[in-house]
Amino acid sequence: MAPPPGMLPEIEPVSRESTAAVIARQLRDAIMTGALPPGTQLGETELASRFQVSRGPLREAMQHLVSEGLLRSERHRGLFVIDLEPGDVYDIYAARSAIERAAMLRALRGGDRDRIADVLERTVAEMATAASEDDPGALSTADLKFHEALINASGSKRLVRMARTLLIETRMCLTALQSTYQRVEERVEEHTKLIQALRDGDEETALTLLDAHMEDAVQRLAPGTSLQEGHAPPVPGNA
Amino acid sequence: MAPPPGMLPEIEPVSRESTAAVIARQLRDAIMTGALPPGTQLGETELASRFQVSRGPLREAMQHLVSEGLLRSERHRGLFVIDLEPGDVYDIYAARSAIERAAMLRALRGGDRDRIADVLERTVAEMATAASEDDPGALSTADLKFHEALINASGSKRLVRMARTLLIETRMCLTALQSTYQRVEERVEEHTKLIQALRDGDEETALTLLDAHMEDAVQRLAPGTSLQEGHAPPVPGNA
DNA sequence: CCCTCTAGGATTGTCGACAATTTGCGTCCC
DNA sequence: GGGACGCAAATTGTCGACAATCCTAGAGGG
Repeated sequence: MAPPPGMLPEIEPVSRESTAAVIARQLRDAIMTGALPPGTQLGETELASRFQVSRGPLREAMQHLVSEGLLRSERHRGLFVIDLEPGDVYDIYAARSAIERAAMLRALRGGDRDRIADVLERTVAEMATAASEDDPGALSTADLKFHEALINASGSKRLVRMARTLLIETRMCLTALQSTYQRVEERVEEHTKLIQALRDGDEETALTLLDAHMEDAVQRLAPGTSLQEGHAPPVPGNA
Repeated sequence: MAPPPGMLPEIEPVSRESTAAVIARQLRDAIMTGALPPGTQLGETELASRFQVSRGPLREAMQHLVSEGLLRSERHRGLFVIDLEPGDVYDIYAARSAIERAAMLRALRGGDRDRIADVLERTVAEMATAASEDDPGALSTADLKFHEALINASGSKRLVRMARTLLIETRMCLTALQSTYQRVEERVEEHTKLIQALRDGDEETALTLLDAHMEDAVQRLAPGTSLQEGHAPPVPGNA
């Protein structure tokens, strides 16, 4: 798999990715980090000139983001960055809880637990580094990378696909409510305990910890709601 | 919500849906029912003339289906209907299990259980009708409608969104492997028991039945694999 | 007989322009 | 002065054509 020593590694075709994908990724990052705040209107013409491409590929990128749920499209009106309401925070974490529980189960039962635990520990190390440098953004990024790695470890294409949008939305929550952070040691500790349970193959502890992790986040980001009790606040667009 | 008596109901704008959405839905149905068998190449030019639209909107529809995972795109090669391998069957049901478990939990804890149970019972009635008419296609459709209704009942935008593709893929599985059906009475019975547990608010029974339901399906569609034991067959594209 | 290189066809990727629709503002009438 | 109508600007939706890229078939050489 790895190239022989002395050869140039990674000399993939000049443009391996479609331009629409590149644009989509850039916009995704911008939305994720808060550079494009929720509610912002995105004009096709303006963005097209900013990216130096025609409206065709740009439109495809937008459509992609709309189907991912990051943008909402109003016909003949324009495209807007979604804004997350309290109900959405609950919804995001409920969905994440479902996905990550399944991923954890598959990691516990099917995969190489020690190898997975090692990968996860590397992301926790990143968290610790970011914490020591007092960089909240990097801390959140590392946090998300932990969960992304966990889901990747499940080996499920579909869990990975479904989680992508959820993690971006999670990042939006964290960006929007940066003030509600818990103590960093606690934050790192929670992940460490999760890894230990995974390494031990202790299903019950791992799942319990994961639930608690999500529950904590929800109560911090959307006080008054609870995943455990199924008490969802009203979400206007939910029918 | 409902229009006052005497007024014309549902006089929505002449074309509320975008053309790309219409095309996407049509192709989705065609893929779901097997009219477009897995592996089929879809030429943009040909489809554009068939739908009587330009390649622009059609391209957007395709891109949408690609991001949903129903089509796979090979750059400068073409678009193909995905073909499901045994590993995908496992993956689909593992993901469905995660989603529907979460939906069931929210229905159990948060919603109006009796109302939800009534809705679900209507879909089971459809299943019974289809069974009595010996219509396997309608039976599968009603089966899927049950699960779709369950997920809708959760009230979670994100669970609904994530489940859409999974249910279509499930339909593809059922279409491709029509021979492996279980007894229809058994199939209806499983759903009925599920509804009863929901109505009673019996969480443990409901979740156990749901797991068993998925496990049954997997063992019927992909013999030799098991959701419970986390024994996933190798899926080439999973890395 | 097999391998390589080349030319052809076909398909996707990209672009610029035109058409349809909505929104906001100005004007006119009451 | 208030309300309704109509116009105009801006934005999205759609289209047809051109350019870039890739697969395939065939000829030529070893």
